[in-house]
Amino acid sequence: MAKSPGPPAKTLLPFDPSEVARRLLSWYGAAGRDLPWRRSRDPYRIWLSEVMLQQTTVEAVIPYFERFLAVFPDVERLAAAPLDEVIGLWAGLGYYSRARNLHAAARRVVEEHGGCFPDFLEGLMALPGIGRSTAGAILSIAFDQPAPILDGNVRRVLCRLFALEDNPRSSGAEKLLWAWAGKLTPDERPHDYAPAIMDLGATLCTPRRPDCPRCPLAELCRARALGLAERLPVAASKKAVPEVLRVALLLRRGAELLVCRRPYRGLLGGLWEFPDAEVPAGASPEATAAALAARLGGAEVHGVGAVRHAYSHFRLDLRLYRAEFVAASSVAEGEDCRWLAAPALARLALHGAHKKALRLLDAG
DNA sequence: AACACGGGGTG
DNA sequence: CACCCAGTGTT
Repeated sequence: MAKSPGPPAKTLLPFDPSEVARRLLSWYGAAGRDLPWRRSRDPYRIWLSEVMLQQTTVEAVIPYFERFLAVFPDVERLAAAPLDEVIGLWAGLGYYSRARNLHAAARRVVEEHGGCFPDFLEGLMALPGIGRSTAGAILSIAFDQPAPILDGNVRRVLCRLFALEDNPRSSGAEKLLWAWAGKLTPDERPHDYAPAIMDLGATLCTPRRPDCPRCPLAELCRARALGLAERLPVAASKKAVPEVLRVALLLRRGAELLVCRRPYRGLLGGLWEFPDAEVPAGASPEATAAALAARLGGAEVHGVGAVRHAYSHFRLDLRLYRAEFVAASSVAEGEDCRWLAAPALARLALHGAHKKALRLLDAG
């Protein structure tokens, strides 16, 4: 069977794509946001901001971006830093594999590319932590190439503009969205077009209550014409998240508490925490805490409260116990386990749940 | 409590 | 290719 020429019918645009770019660029000139990473076209800054913005809001990113740049003003400085310092500056942003990948990518840019970021798609995507969308953002914003992006904001804008009623994460929808994104990306001023369409999604074409009357694309928008703007994109089916019960031990030796570093791979990789353990089915938190304390040379276990913390795929119910260090134990006092007093604890890259635990302890 | 948010890894 | 994994802030 002969393959029919031309694109699949669904990718045919109901309007002139240059009209979308024209309207967006005009709107962006008047309404675009002034953000720290938009004051330069330095690929390092664009890359850093895009990686931080994966899974994170602009408001949360700004202070991290500024602090990070102050410590690591260029890719060479980042590559030369120990991983722990990078994770420390990342603590609180979440998705810590991003920090590990950032560090690994910086080292490869320095070692394999002489400190210059690749200016082509395959070169960028070969770096850890850079997928097609982040590569597109770097190519367009830093290198002014007409490369499409498809982040969450753009995905939502396109779902509405084309009234896509399928689940946008399905593989078919994903292909369509990338095709549309490519057709809409102009050859002129791609470095302005990319932030323009991202800003539209962030400020007007918002997940809830989109501000269609002020949208520069309103007259072109299929969802608006069909009265679907508020209902698109369709929500992905949600799964029930399990609840996990754990205990954390605030083991005191004088004014100091014992903290341990998590393995670099996996959940909360490289972050610090108080010793903790899952409460086995059928066991009590108290007994679990007492057993944990005994292993670590602690005694006199007392409950001091609880914190709850929501992760992407489970909820944590964390019971806190304090205990006194009474006996020498096999606790390693090496790189991954330390006794620290309050000032050092406050500076430590503790993960969110145990930061809450520390605050609760300070309050009580 | 529900939702939003890219990339990596596995089978 | 389809599916799973992963943290925090906002609403």
